[in-house]
Amino acid sequence: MRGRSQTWSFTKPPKRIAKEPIVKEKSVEDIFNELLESANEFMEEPEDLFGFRYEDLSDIEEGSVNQRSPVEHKKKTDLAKICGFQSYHHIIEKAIHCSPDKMLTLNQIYSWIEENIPYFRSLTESKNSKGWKNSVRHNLSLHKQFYRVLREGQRACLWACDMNRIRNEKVGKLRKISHQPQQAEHSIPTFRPRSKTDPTAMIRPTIKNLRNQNEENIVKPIFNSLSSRFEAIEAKKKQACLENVHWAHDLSLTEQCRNSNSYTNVSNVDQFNTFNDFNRQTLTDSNHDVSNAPQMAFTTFQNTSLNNSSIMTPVQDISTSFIPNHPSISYPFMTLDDQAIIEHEKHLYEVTP
DNA sequence: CTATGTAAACAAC
DNA sequence: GTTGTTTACATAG
Ligand SMILES: [Mg+2]
Repeated sequence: MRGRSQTWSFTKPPKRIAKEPIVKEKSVEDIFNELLESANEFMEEPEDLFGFRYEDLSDIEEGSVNQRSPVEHKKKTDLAKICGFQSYHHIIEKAIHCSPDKMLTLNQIYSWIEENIPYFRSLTESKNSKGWKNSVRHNLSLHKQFYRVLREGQRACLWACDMNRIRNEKVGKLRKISHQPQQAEHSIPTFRPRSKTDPTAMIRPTIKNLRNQNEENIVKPIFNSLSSRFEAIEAKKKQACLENVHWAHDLSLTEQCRNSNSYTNVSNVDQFNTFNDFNRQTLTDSNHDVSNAPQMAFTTFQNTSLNNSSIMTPVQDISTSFIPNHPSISYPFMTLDDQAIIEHEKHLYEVTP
C-alpha cells in the first residue's frame, strides 16, 4: 500500500503521528487508569469497555491508530524474472484481455494465472496461494484501470479493465493555504486499541466505503477514520477539490453505537457544541486536560439532504478520552453532507498548475 | 522520493 | 471460506 504521503502530494506533508507517546512520563496504562478512576464514580461497570476488560486488550498502542508492529516481510518477488510480467497488474491486465468478453471473475483471474504462469501454479499446488491471491485482490482494488461489473443475482462480479480510467491524478497540486490543526503537542496520547474492543473502532468500519460495493466506486466516503487521522482526512478533501467527484459518505453509526448510551444524535451544530462543551467540562472536572486535544477541521453544519449519513464529529477530539457508558457523557454525532463540508472548506485549498 | 510486493484488518456475503 | 477495500510496512531502484 502506498504511504499516504505518496498517494497524495502535500506541499507540506502533515506530521506523521508520532509513534512515541507524546506524554512520555505517562504510560498508556497510567492514562487509562486515570480515566478509569475519573469515570469510576459514574460507571456501573467501570472496568468494562463494551464487554471487554482492559486486561484483555493486549494490543493497545499509543499515539497512533491501528499502528502495526514491524513485521518481517518476504523479499519482493521479482516477477519480471520469474514470469516475464513486470508486476501484478500487468498479469491481471493480460488475463482480462485474453478473455472472450474482456472480463473475468476473481476466481477466473486466479485460474488464468495458474494455467499460464507455472510459478503461481506451483505455489498453489504447494498450498501457498494465499499470498499471491491476496496480491491479486489488492491490485484489483488498488489500480483504477480495474473496475467491477456487477451481475444480477451473482455475488462475485466481473472484473474489467479500462486504461482510460488511469488519468488526471496529477492535474494540479493542491496547496494548503490555511492552518489546520495537527496533532497537538501536549495532547493525551491516543488510546486506541486496534481491536474490536476499541469503542471508536466500532465506528471505523462504517466509514469505509464497503456499502458502495454495489455501486460504481465513484461515491466515496470523505473521512477514512476519526480523530488522529488528519492526514487521511485532508487528503480526501484535497482529492475532492481536484476531481470534483460526487462525494457521499457512508457513515452511519453501528447499531451497537446507536443503541449505546454513549452517543446522542444531534441535529445542529449548536447542540453538537453544547454536548462537546459539556463533555469537555466533565472531563476537565475530573482532572482531565482535554484542552490540547486535536481538533477536527470542520465545525460548520449544513443541514442538507444526503441520505442518512451520520458522522461522529468531534470538534475537539475527546475521543482520545473516550469513556464508554459514562452516564454523564454522551458523544454527539450528527448528519453531515460531504459536499457541504467540501464547499465550506474549499477555500482552504488552491490548485496550482 | 516512486512503484510495488507482502501481510493483514475488516466487512459483507 | 470468498470477495473486496483499505492500511501498514518492506523493498527495489
Ligand atoms: Mg480498482
